[in-house]
Amino acid sequence: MLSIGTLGKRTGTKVQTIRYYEQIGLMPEPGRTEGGQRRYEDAELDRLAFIRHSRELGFSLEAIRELLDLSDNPERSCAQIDAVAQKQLHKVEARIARLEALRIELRRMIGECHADRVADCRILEVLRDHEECLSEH
Amino acid sequence: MLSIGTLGKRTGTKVQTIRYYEQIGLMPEPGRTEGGQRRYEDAELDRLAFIRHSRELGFSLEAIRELLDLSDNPERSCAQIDAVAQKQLHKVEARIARLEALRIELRRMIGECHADRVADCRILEVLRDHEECLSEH
DNA sequence: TATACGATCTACAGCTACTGTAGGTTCAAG
DNA sequence: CTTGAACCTACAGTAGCTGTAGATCGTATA
Repeated sequence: MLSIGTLGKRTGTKVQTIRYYEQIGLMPEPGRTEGGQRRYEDAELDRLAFIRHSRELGFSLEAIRELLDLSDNPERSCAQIDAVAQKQLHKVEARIARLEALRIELRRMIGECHADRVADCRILEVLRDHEECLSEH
Repeated sequence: MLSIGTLGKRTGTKVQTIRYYEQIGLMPEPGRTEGGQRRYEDAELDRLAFIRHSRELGFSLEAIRELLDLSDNPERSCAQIDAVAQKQLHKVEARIARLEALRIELRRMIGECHADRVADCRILEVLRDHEECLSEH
């Protein structure tokens, strides 16, 4: 029987976050002591660990909900799980590509400025100037 | 004299977003027509373009506020602007590093699963298992 | 057994950076 | 003058938490 604080420490989750997961139905309503405090079983610890690990991998709460639903039906095909993971991988890769473009522009911007006064600052110029920017979309 | 819609189209910004920027003090309160509609000058167009371009580069609204303040004092040293840009570059690089670690784990996870049934799915196992994960922080 | 004090409780507000909606008004083209 | 797109305000909602206030609970120690 674990208190919410213990659960939090074991999984690196804030107490409020656990209550929030309960509120949105991602975590089940646990048993309570006579005084009304939450008490958890190991199964709930595992579930929370799953959620947190998935969050660390960047899965949205919606995706995690889907994964949890799927894992409740162990006889079904795991193609759907693969699809969720693939989608996440694509998202991560798209974000990397975007950030790498940003990095290049930021580096160029910073490298170009050797001014002293704000008035001559190339960084501001680049930010003001829309010619050579990323906004093709 | 530009309407808010025109401003939006020229900068790729939704009308509500412009009003939001005004509300939080990032854009000035523009003049109005007799009927109460906003009318902008070219200076405001430039300011909005600056904001949007900076947003595209991942700067937070707070950072942009700082950059705009600095650029209002063109005689000051541009070292502060450089610092803001450097900080942003570090943030971007940190995010890239993090996402690259995620990509590796996601790829490994997906590559390892050749199961049919959810019950045997390696992806879920990896997500459940905290042994080999990223959570050193 | 009494007490102290940290942990927990509920309920709600706040964060970032917008986006969407409802219900009404204004502008400009035809 | 009419029509319809664009505009107005005000407010709620999004994700994923985090923080606060004020009250109650649980347990280790005296």
